[in-house]
Amino acid sequence: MKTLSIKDIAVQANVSITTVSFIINGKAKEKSISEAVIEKVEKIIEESGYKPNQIARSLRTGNSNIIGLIIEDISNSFFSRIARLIEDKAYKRGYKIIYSSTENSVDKAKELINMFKSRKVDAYIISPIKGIEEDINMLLTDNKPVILFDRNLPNVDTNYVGADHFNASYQSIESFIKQGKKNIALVTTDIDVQQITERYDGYKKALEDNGITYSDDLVVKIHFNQEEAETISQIKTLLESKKIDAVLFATNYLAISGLKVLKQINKKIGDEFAVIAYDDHEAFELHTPSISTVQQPLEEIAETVIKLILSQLSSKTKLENQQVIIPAKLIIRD
Amino acid sequence: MKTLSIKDIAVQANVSITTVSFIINGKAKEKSISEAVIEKVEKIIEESGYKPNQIARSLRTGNSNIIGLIIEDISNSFFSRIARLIEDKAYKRGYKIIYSSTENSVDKAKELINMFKSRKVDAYIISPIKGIEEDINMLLTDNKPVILFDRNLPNVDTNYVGADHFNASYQSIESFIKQGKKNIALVTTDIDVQQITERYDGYKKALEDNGITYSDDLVVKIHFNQEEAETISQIKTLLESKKIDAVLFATNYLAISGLKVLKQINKKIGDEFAVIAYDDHEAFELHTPSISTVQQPLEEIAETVIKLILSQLSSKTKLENQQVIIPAKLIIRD
DNA sequence: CTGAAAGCGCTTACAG
DNA sequence: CTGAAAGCGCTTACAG
Repeated sequence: MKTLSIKDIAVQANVSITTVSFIINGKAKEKSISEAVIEKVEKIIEESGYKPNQIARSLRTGNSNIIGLIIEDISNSFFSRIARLIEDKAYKRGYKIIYSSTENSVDKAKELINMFKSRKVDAYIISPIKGIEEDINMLLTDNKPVILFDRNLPNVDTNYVGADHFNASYQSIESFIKQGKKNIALVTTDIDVQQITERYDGYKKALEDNGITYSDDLVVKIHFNQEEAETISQIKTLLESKKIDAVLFATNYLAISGLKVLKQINKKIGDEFAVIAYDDHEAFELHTPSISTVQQPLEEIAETVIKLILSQLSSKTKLENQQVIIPAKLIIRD
Repeated sequence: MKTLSIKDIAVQANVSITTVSFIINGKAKEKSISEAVIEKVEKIIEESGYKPNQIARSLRTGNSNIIGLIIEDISNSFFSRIARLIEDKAYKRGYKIIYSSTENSVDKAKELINMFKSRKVDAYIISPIKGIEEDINMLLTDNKPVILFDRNLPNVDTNYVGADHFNASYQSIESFIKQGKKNIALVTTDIDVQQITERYDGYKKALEDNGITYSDDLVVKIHFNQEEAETISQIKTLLESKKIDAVLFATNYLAISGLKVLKQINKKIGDEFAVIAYDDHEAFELHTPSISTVQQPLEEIAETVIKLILSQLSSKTKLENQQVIIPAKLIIRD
C-alpha cells in the first residue's frame, strides 16, 4: 500500500494541490475556499486516513514542530521526571520532544546540538555543561529559542529556568545548625557546573554566617564518572574518620551511595547524626528513618520552560531573556 | 548567517552538486571521483562546518536514521533505564532514538504511531498495549521493522524481546514455599497486558504445583491510573485483614507503595513475613531489611532489541520473526 | 474563488 | 571522471 500524498487527495477531489494544502492548514476561510469544496476535501482526507508528510513540510517551511531536549542522563530520575512533564505539556500544545543524554561529555553534547540542528528542531531546551557556550551562541545567532534549565552558563545570554540552589543549600545547613550540629560535611561532585557550585557556596556561606569555620576536610568531591564502589569507599573514609554530626548530599545519587555506606558501617541516622539529600527520590521517604530532602519544583520548572519556549516561538520579535529562579523546598522528615 | 547548502559547497569547490553528494555519502571511490577533487571538497566541508540537511535527505531517500521508541512512561525507572541503554547502543550505530510515553492510553499510542509514521522513522520499538494491534499490523504491511519488547501482543506477528515473566514469578513463589510460607499474596495491576498476566499465571501455577489452594482473596489487582493514596489503602486492607506470610509485588512501583504500607502499620519483614518485588529499584537494596527482587536483564534486552532492528534494517529480504525470551534473575537479599 | 509553478536541499539514474 | 536534471511532498507568492 503506497502512502498517500497531497496530490492523491487533490486528484480524488478534483481540485488543485494548492486548495488541499490551504484546507489542511486551516487557511481555507482566509483564502475564501467555498464551503462545498472544503467539505468534500475534508471528507476525502478523513476517509482515506491521509496524513501530511511532516518531512516535506519541514523542508519547505524550515520548522518541524519538534523541540530538542538535551539532558545529562535520562536514567537519572530527576531528568526522567522533568522530561516526562515537559513532553506532556509540549504534546498538548502540538509539539513533540526529541531528547538525548549527553552523559556529561562535551563532545556528545556538541554532536547532539548538530544533529538537532540538521533535523531543524524549532527550539532547544538544554541542561548544559561547560564547553558548549559557543555552540549555544550559534543557535542564538540563528534566532533559535534556547532555554537553559537546571544549570546556567555564565557566558551565554539566553533564558534560564532553575531552582534556587544557593538558598536551598544554605537553608539545609541552617537547619542542621539549629539542631545544634557543629561538624557538618558536604558530599558533592566535581562537575564544574553552576548548580553544583551554588550548592557548595550555600554550604560555605551558611557556615560562615553562623560562626562555624569552614574546613576542606569536611567536603568530599566525588568524581563524576567513576564506579559506585569507588564513591562508596570515599564516602566511607569521610564518615568513619571524622567526627561528623551532619551531612548534606548534593545530589540524590550521592545520597543513595551515602545511605549504603551508613548501612555498611552501621551508623544510625538520629539525634546524633543528621542527613539531608538534594533532590528527592522514592527511596528517601521509605528509608528507616525517612530522609529529609531538598525538593526541586519539577512541575513549575517544566511549566515555565514550556511557557518561555512557546512565547518565543509565537513571537515575531526577539523577546527579552528571562532568568527564572524558583525556590526549592526543604522537606524535613523524621 | 545563512546555513550552508550542498550547492554552496559545490560552487566553492567548483564542482557539481552531484560530485559533492557522492563524496559526502562515501560513494566517491565507487563513482571514481579523482583524489584531488575528493580532497578539495572534503577540505571545504571541513572548514565551512557544513552539515547536510537531514530533512531534505529524508524526503528524498524515504528514511530518517531515526528509530521510534514507544513506552508506557519514561518516568518509570524500568523504562528510563532501558531507554538510556537503547539510545546509547543505537547512537553508536548511527541511529537516533525519538521516544514518547503512551501513559497507557490507546489513543495516545495510536497518535504516536501516526506521528512517527509521518516523520518517517525507519523502525519501531514498542512496549505495546492492547488495542493497537491493527496500527502495528499496518506498519508491518508497510515493511517497517517493528520490535515489541517487555510485552507481547498475541495477534501481531512480529519480533518480540522480553523476560520470562512466567518463570520469574513461578520461582519467586517457589522460594517463598521453600521458606515454609503458606499464605502467599500477590499484588498486581489490572492492566491487561501479557507480561502482567504471565506473572499472575506463574503465581497460580507455583501454588498449584505445590499443593497450595489458590484463593482470590489473596490477590489484589490495583487499578492502573489511580492515586497512590488509593493504592496504599487497598494494600493496607489486604495486609491488615488476612493472615499473610509472604507477598509478591508484580511491579516495582506497587512494591514501593507496599513498603510504605508496611511502614505505616509497622509490620516488619523478617522470618514471619517475606516480600519479593518485581523489577529492581534503588530503594530495595537500601531498605531495612533489603528487599529481594526479580531483576530483568535490561542490558541484554536492550542489546537484543537493537540487534534485531539493525539486522532487519540492513537486510533486503524480509527476515523471519524472532521471539526472544530472556530469563529474569531472582535476587534474594536479607 | 481557485490553480500553475517555483522552490526547500537533497539523491540518483542517466548521459557523456 | 563528472554533471544536468528529475523528483521526494509539501507551501506560498503570484496570477487570474
